[in-house]
Amino acid sequence: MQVPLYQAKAEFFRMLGHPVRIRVLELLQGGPMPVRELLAAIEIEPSNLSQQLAVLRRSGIVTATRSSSTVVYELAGGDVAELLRAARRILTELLAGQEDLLAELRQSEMTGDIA
Amino acid sequence: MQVPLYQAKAEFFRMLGHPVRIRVLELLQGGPMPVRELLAAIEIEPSNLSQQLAVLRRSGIVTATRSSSTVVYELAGGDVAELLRAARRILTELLAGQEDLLAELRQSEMTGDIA
DNA sequence: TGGCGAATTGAAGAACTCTTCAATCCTACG
DNA sequence: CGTAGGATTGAAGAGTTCTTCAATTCGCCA
Repeated sequence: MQVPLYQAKAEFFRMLGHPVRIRVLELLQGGPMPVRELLAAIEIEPSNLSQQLAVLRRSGIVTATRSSSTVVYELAGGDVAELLRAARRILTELLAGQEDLLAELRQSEMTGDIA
Repeated sequence: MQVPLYQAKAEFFRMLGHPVRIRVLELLQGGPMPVRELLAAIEIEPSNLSQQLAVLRRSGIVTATRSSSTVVYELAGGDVAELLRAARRILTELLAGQEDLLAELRQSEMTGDIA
């Protein structure tokens, strides 16, 4: 097949790059969940949720199964929790760094510093 | 501050969602590296690399320092390796899944199956 | 000071992704 | 059969992100 590897990695991260999709993945870590419940937990229009679920499905990170009139989603496997934990660790540092910068900025505003 | 959390997480992943940026992060795991070397390792126009480096800088995941005429980039901290490892584990499964599908598809083409 | 190499910036158009709408599909039930 | 609820799809416009170009900055050295 030989799809450029960095391309595939980038696509994977882009697939995660949407608040609703992240939220869905976090919710599914508690086990399979019907669309109806996702819809109740995440406040969003049904068609918008469907679009985001379609993105997740296409990537293969979740699977959907229909049980009579409801559709149930679940994680396709893979340790998504570990990934999100690693991301959270870094993000925490980055946000802390930004607060530091912000504090510095406020400081220099008060003292009238140009730098 | 209270920036919506899922928004911040999504932005973080979007920041990772570009082949050149992933490649830079992987290269920087071996230690600080001047732009010139990044440029040699990743084949891309200088201004394009600069744009991608600017995205990484803005997010705070890397820092740049100028030593005379060269600029050296390095990871700002944070366990980026762990994150990329977790991503690779999942991605491996997903790509395996896709190959299975592809194999099925090829199979049905040969047998003339419509489904 | 002038010019050179290294890197960055700004801006413009192409390419992609998001949100929303109306239309559709599917299953169950009256 | 017809209709209703649950979910998905397709398409259009708004909004973002990418790539590329020319222009700029910065430090150096002749």
